[in-house]
Amino acid sequence: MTPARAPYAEIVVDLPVGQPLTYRADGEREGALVGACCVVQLGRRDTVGICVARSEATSLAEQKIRPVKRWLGEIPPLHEDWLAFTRFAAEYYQHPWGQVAVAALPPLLRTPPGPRWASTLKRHRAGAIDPVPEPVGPPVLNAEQQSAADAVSTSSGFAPLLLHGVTGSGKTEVYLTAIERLLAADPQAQALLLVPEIGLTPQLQSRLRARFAGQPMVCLHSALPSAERSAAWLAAHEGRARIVLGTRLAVFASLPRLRLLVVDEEHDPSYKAGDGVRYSARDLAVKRAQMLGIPVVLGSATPSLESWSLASQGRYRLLRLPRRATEAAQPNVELIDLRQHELANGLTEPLRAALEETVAKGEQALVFINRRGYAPVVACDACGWLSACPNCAVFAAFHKTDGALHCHHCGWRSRVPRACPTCNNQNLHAVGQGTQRLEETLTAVLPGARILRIDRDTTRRRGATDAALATVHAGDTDILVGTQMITKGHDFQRVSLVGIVNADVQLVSHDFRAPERLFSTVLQVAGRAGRSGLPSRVLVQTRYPEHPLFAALQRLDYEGFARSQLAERQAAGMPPYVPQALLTAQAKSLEAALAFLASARTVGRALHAQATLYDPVPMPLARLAQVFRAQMLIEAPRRSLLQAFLREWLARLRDGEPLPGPRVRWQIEVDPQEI
DNA sequence: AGCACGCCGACT
DNA sequence: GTCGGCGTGCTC
Repeated sequence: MTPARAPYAEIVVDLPVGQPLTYRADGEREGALVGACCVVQLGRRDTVGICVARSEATSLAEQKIRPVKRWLGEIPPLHEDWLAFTRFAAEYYQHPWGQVAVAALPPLLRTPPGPRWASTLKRHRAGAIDPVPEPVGPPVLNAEQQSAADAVSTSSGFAPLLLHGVTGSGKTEVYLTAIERLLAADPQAQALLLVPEIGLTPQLQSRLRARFAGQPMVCLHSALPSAERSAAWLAAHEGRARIVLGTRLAVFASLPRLRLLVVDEEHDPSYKAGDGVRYSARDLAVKRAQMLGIPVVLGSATPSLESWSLASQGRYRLLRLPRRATEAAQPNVELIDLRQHELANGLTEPLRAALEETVAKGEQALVFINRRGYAPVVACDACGWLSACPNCAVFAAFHKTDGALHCHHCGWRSRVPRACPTCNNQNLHAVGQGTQRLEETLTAVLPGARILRIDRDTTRRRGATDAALATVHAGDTDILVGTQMITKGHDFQRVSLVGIVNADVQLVSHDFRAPERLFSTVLQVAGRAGRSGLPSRVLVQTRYPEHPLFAALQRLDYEGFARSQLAERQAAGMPPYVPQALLTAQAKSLEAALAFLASARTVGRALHAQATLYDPVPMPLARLAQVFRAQMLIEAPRRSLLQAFLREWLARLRDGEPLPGPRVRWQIEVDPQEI
């Protein structure tokens, strides 16, 4: 228990400072508790903080200490489990506790309350949980689904379970059954179900609502209107919501009676936060389950190699769903050798013919290309000029829809020049393929086919994605052309052909995770086909058909692929065998960024820890929006050693003498996913 | 992160 | 002569 008389409160706030700040909390007013939210003055402004401890004494000068301005008694105190979890996350990812804990509150609750705050809060509380539609009974599970669900229900204490189920094997039904049993057995228990993307929540949401009629459920993701988000957060925090469905940020939801965690599509890169605190919601979900001593289910058709290796070591229990739940057959993966077949605007004759045949049969096809726009670059054939973004070290893509060059990194746009800016030659060429060009090509070679393009450009408007998908489901589209967006989750009943136009981009990438992502993408997109029992084909255009990745793909052999990739990673000393961190620096010149990293390396090496600091290098996107970036990779033999090293090293970087010259901004990323 | 203070160019 | 550029530094 906290000492009743302790006069000070240690408060974390959303600031990049290491320790909690000390405020006076005497008077022992109600609410001055560990875990309580409060308003404190910080400099000139007011901010919301969380009390993480009470203290008897302080080394600060008494006159520097301000009193807590107001305790937010309207919000019940956060549980100590939650405080411990956010603290762990902050330490692991080397960020201040307050930036993790306060940032985990919904935006409305981290804003100091105005005059109408309390009444707004009351109104939100009332409307948090939707009424339920007509209930739908549980379906009959097959034997594998049944035993997977049993494994979850009968587990005790911390139990990490990796559910490896081929696409269409009914993983979701396993989660739902496990949740259903939990809620029935424990009338107060809460379950958290994480999904990679907001776009996947509506479908799952209606499925959950129908299945768990009468069970209060809320959704939690960044696209929610602010009022709904705080209402949902409070419903979870106050234990009223039994089921929380959310994206990665929901891993930080306060759930005082959390008894089961599920991470759907656990391999999905969206679980890794790309800005701010760079956490992995999947890894944190496992840690949270461990801290609470509860089961966590990680589900995927193509598990991350991190999870797969843990399962292989027996540290996760492996549950398999090897069959599709319906009688649908697995798709047949075929390779088209680009050395033998000529490309016409990105398309080979065998793929064109297969598309024609599919359309003729009245079935649907899905064509995947991971590039937006018409062409990735425009070139001058006279002098070799290429369309570059003026701000970033990348090419600007040509978009035919508006006749402009677009930078996909910083958003820069400009009309395509009529003539080459360097030599005035009038012959400029769009080089390579994007979704728009592929759509155009298909329209030309398959007259009469109804072709629909789905990418970030066509779905920018609210509701556009749903409208587009609806035309596919209604059978009003023959061929769907799109990016990554079309590979996730959607259940297309009449798709019997999948074309993968440009697999080699990911095959020859220098990122060591590229093969893993390619394998997963192809298998996921292949899983879109043949759902209703139509025999289905997946055609992959590649210049490297003899690559072992494709052999594994043709056998639909995830396990074989994972084994060989893990062997390679182990031999090369790469994750998951060797943990990594990445120090990135931004400056106005590349030299300054590199110089900072070099000096940071000197500081690090002087610590004589078991850590390897590699050479500083310019980042793949060396210049982004006029800022130069460089990075340095750090490795250690074990996580604990990496953690200890980072703690010591970063403290020195923060407190040490800065280099002369303009200041360099830097940040650390633990377990980076892209290098 | 805000929000201050603090020293150098184009304006009434 | 000031208004304001954002570079640097602090917040209990």
